[in-house]
Amino acid sequence: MIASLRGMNDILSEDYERFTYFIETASEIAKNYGFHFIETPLLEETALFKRSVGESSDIVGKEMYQFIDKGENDVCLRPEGTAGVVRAFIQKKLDRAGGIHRFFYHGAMFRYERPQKGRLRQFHQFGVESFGVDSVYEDAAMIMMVSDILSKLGISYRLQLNSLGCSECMPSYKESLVDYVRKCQDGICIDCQRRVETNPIRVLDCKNGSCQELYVEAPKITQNLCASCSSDFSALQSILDDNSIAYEVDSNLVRGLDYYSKTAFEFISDEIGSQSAIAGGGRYDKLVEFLDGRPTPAVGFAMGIERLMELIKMPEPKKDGYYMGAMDDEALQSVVKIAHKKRKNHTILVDYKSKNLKNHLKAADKLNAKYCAVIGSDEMKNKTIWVKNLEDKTEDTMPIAEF
RNA sequence: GUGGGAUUAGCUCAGUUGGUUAGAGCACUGGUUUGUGGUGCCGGGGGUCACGGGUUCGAGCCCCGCAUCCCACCCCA
Repeated sequence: MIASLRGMNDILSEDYERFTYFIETASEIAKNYGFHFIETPLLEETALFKRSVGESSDIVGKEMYQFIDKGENDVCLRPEGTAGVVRAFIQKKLDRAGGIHRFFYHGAMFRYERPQKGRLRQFHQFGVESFGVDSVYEDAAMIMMVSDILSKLGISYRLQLNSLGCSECMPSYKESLVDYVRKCQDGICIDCQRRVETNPIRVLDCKNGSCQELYVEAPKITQNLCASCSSDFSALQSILDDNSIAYEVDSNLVRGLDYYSKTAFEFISDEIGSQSAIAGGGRYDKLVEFLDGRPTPAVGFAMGIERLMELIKMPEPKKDGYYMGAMDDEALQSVVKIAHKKRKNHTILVDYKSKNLKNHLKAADKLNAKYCAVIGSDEMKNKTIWVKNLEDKTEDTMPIAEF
């Protein structure tokens, strides 16, 4: 038997119900916030991710499905969604058009990682990207949108918030952090020693307890923000307070993608094991410019659909559609004919085996149909059909023409 | 990529120190004295015990390899 590749799942039946329920719910909320759907390719030039996500990140450094295609192009399956949307935004010259552009997307992403629960090699994200709004209210709108989606799905969460500063305050903060870390160089783990060289901010995120002890005294970004970043960050907090969204400021929160600046946030669930980040996002004002577009402020987030799936509280399934059957073999043909006509507007399930009424009702029940419509010898004789509403238990025999 | 655990019916799982034809519940399917369901009763099908080797008179059980899933690290959604 040929099985699916490691970390790549089929989505069907019950899972598919949850999957589409999530996408429908999230899409509806995104539309209410003024976002429009965008679909971008699964395959992109590798350089796009190297430049946007950053070569020092693990995603680009070791997790991409990258290969040379038949035209000698260096390509890869997208490991995340933002880069492609930004690329499309620039390619369609929306940066030159000016104004505000808001997009949402959902689709498969690919990362070559060791699978775990909630961590797949092909996984699905739902995300939104907003271009052209520099107001911190838009940052708050992102967070409120995630919160709305999660609440609608009955999912509880913790929200962690940080500001990563901008090109004015981040570089000097980075320097003072590097100075600090270098002083305790001997005590830190190998990973942190590498991080100091490649991407020093990430040391803050180190899971190693002994490293964290050393970093307790390290300078904090939240205390080294420039005037504008600082006032934005406190404005954001007051907007969230005003909208009753609970959060905790975590000055060690670092996003794993290089393009973020200013607002960074992560939604955490405590109910799904170690892969606990269910949504993450933030502002990336420099990315459009960095990918050769006109300077455009931008902010967005992404949610991991598989991680959310098992947390979703689904609404009770409702009885729906018609079950149809014959009690005599002779009646089957007319049942099929009626069903064919009726299917133009309704879901119809036909049982091709004639059986007694009790068994038809049993079968209709099993299929969760709302109506059970049956033709037997009496009905054949009178050109009628017997229909029972399985919810309110009312029944009626009506002329076939009126069915 | 590193370390650990698991893998038996469609699903969730039992399976004694290695010893006859490998079990249960649920699901599926048929019947239930002949036209009223979901929740009664009786029956039935379904397993190369993940896969490949080895040890043994004999392996679901022991050993080696391998795949996948799960857990931790790592990373992130």
